[in-house]
Amino acid sequence: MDKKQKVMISARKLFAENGFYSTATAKIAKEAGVSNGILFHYFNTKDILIQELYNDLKDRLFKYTADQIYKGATLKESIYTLWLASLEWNMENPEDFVFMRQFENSHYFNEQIYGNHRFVQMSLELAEKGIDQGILKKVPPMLLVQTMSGMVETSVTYLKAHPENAANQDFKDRLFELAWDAIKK
Amino acid sequence: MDKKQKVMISARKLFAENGFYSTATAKIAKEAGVSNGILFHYFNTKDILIQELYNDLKDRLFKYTADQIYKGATLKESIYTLWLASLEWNMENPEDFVFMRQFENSHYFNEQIYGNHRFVQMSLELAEKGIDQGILKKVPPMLLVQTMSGMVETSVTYLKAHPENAANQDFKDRLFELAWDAIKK
DNA sequence: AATCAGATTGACTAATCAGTCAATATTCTA
DNA sequence: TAGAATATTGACTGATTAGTCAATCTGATT
Repeated sequence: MDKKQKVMISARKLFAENGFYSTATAKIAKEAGVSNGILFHYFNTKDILIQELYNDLKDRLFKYTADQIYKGATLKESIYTLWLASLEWNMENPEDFVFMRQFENSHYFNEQIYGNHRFVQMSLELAEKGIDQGILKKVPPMLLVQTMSGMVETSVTYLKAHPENAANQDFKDRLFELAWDAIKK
Repeated sequence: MDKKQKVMISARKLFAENGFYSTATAKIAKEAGVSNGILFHYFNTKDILIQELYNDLKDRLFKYTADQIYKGATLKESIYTLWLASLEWNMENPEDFVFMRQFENSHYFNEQIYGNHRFVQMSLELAEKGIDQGILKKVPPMLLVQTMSGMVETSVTYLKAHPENAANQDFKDRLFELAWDAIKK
């Protein structure tokens, strides 16, 4: 594995464990088993490393979720699949979840960056389609997207605090009901 | 105003602007117009300052919202009042909103701390009452509470990015509809 | 007036950290 | 194979930071 990859993996882990600022670049390099200098060879600044990490995560989330939506699905099925895949991705990658929460609530984040990601674009298309079909509430599509993201976040947070429900498919479906009822007409 | 208060006000402002770690204690003291030493006289460590700030904010949110719920209100009215008051409090105190988002997504935060606040206790009581009355979905009350909080957060984030709607009461009512539909039976 | 506890100061320190750089190693290309 | 380009090292630095401390001030109590 190349050293850029190694740095990104270690960075994700340490950032999630200790936050952006409590994690020294030197520690990241050490954990990755590479020299201090090579980190700055690939990432000019610590901020750039953090930004790239975020973009990479969003890309991975996109690929993971988009793959699971099949062509002939109804709109509700597609949204359900997207919701469940997001939930499971976040449950399976707890470090990435923490990292993303931190990033999206930091000064690094803005709506511009957010709106341009393929994951958000895909979600927006679904929202618009649903509004056109009269299935979803007639509100700005971006609001529906953010509502769904927020509900995924709430669900993940709840399941982490109450892991006894994490494997219960019925309970997950119940969680989806809350999200769906929020956006459906 | 006593110097402890001055420190807390400056800290809230600077933390929200630059995050916990980019804000030096010395800068907080300077902004507050007090000496470096007095900050550590009142708050043994920077972490304690951050924790106290959070508790203080939650208390203030509780007072602000609880005051507006009147005795004879129906459950839906009470929840609406709570929701709207929370929304407005967050809109009117943008620094506090940012601070709270950062705190609740940092390692400082855990469910224990969260669940013990009066604000959450009050929300929990409403949720339980609603379930008993058959008005709200029969899911764990804490899930309903977190869902409502999440929806407030989503609404605030959306309104900040689209300020043209911020003064529109109809739009706010529309936002409440999404939240209400999520939790109602 | 004498005493005392708490408030307040700001210079100081030891540690930490992001980023640099000159040197060396490795890989690629012609 | 020569030479260019890129990868890699790790010691180093200048800046910043949380927290300390000895000294002074203030106001209340006896």
